[in-house]
Amino acid sequence: MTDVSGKKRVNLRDVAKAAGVSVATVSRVLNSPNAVTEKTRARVQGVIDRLNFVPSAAARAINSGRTRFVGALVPTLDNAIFASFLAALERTLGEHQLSLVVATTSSDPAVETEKAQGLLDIGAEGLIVSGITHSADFEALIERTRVPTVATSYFNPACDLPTIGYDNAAAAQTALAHLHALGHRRIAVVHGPALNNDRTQDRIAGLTSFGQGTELSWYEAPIGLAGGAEAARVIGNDGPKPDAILCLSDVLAMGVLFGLQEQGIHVPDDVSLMGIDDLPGSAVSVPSLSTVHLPVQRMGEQAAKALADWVEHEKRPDSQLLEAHLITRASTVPRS
Amino acid sequence: MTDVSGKKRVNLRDVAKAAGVSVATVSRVLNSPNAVTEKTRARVQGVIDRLNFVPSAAARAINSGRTRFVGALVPTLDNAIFASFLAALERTLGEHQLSLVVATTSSDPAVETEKAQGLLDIGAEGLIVSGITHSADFEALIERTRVPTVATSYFNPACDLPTIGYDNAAAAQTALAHLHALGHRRIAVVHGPALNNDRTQDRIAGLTSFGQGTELSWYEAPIGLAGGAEAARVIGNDGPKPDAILCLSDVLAMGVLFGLQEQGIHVPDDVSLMGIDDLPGSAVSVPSLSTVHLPVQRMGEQAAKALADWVEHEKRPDSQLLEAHLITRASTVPRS
DNA sequence: TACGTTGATGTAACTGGTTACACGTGTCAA
DNA sequence: TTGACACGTGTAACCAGTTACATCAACGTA
Repeated sequence: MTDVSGKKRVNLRDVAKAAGVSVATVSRVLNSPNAVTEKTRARVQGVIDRLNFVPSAAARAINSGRTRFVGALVPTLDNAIFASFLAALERTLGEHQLSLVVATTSSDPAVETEKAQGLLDIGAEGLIVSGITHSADFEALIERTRVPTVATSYFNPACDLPTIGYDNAAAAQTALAHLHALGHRRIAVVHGPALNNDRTQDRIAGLTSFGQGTELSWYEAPIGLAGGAEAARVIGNDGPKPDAILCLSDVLAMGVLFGLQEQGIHVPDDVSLMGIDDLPGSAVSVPSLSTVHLPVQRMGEQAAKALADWVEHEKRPDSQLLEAHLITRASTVPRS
Repeated sequence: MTDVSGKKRVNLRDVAKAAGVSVATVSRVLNSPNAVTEKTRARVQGVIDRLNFVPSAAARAINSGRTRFVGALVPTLDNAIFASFLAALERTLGEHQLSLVVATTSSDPAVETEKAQGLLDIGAEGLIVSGITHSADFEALIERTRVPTVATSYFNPACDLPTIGYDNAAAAQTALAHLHALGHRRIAVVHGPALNNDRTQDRIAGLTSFGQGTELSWYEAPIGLAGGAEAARVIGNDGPKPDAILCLSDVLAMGVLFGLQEQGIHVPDDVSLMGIDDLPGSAVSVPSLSTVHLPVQRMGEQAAKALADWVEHEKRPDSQLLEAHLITRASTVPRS
């Protein structure tokens, strides 16, 4: 309205002048309206509306020392497992008047460090990361800036950072135990890149220590349907067929399912198949996918709550273990 | 400020004092190092490193009037189609020293308006949105704040906002023409919620105007594998089988594929199936999915470039049409 | 009437940077 | 030797808010 071709946006002084009050009064109208007469409040508010005054977040931040946003570093957006996590995270942070800025790391510690630096540069008050393994530079960054940081998708109360997540080793063991209980012994394990990924490493370690006379063979593939399909091809050409295929992520499992179909191998008749994650789509595939449910939504809520508390009240949260549980569906059957 | 033990965050004055120079010199070391003697530069830089000084982004923003970040409003993160778009967007914005803040709208105009308001409140210098249909409040917001805003996934040069995207109607027609050319006439169309979604509406309109003697039946389902599977169930129970099923999104198509498998209906022998999007996974399904490739990566790059230009040089970009093209795979065959 | 108290408002000093301008020194040509 | 000029550096005024403190009017009470 007033700023016709006006370059500069209206500020608090403009409003004060237009309303015939002091800057302090305008500021009060915005921040503690009941410290002001209803009459002046209404008048000032009128001017604010008329001039489309929007207080500058930067100026506020400089005074309060607060930016009211935190950053989340996730490996990729290209996996539905993060969608509900981030959604819950954002929603819950919002309840604490905190915004969320998402950055992707491609599971590369160097990129993660760089993105973290960038987030802190622009004023992030806290960080959410995946897992506890990070670059030395990253750890140094957290150490010296003392920025509240919560590690997720992982649980280890002895860790430097508070961890909020599940026990990856146990989750993998739950899956393996299920297959074992069905009588499967020769099991092919398909997992994503283990390098720089302690979640995957833990799942692998969990399986390795399971014992129980299972015979495991290992296949690494890039996360994604294509990676799973390729793994299935390799397994198919790799000598005697396993009793079951255990994928350490549902996306891989679905890719494997396609890869097996391609070869005319039937799930679960020829081979049992299961995943870990419990994606929304995993109940829909044919056959529907047995998996281990990871409580990512709850993890998002709890991580947000913990980080908000930490940021607001300087209360370092405790680590939290969230329970993963077995979901039995059609892709796993007893060994015939 | 993150530190409880009394040490407050070091600022420019602290550095200046410790280095025995003025604040101006420290600022110069940071912003125009060659305006300072190499000797003092080195000394000041040493102090900066020693004290872990990080300049406050807020203070910078207050001076420059720039925050160096833009916001993107996407319907959901729960669809892989946005992953590569956002990745390209972020990467390209980064080349222009701009950060990206992602917010999800759940395809709800009210939520979109609220999130947009929130992004502007925290200082977003520009916005990326999907499509051109938004709430009146949203349009008023853009109008009065004059924030550079680019609409994507859509193309219409006559629009208020610059649009960078593809022709949704044409993309849908490309798909339908393919099915028609294969001899299919009775075609079931599965689409996501059309309410508040002009991309979907355009695709539907494109099909409606196609003519060519095809007989279309319509099925709306929530985007996702479950939605597609449910649609397939409805189609299966809905009288005579269609020659082909056209899904206006690949996720739906994959869901439909599962839903058909569930019923023992074979693709493509019993019915041809195709999607639109060309997700990375669509080449992997069995059968692999014929689809229309949408250039979302390029769209991300171009939208980022356009928005960066607009933000930096106040140069309102022109709308840009990106070509979508047919991808023929195994899920579509000539009518037998 | 005088005084104390309360409540609304204004003044000005902050926040942490950037930068216009002033100042002092050193170099070089006249 | 002196004037012109470049260059490095410091001082202080900005940016747009918040807020401690001062001010002042109105009201109640002695």
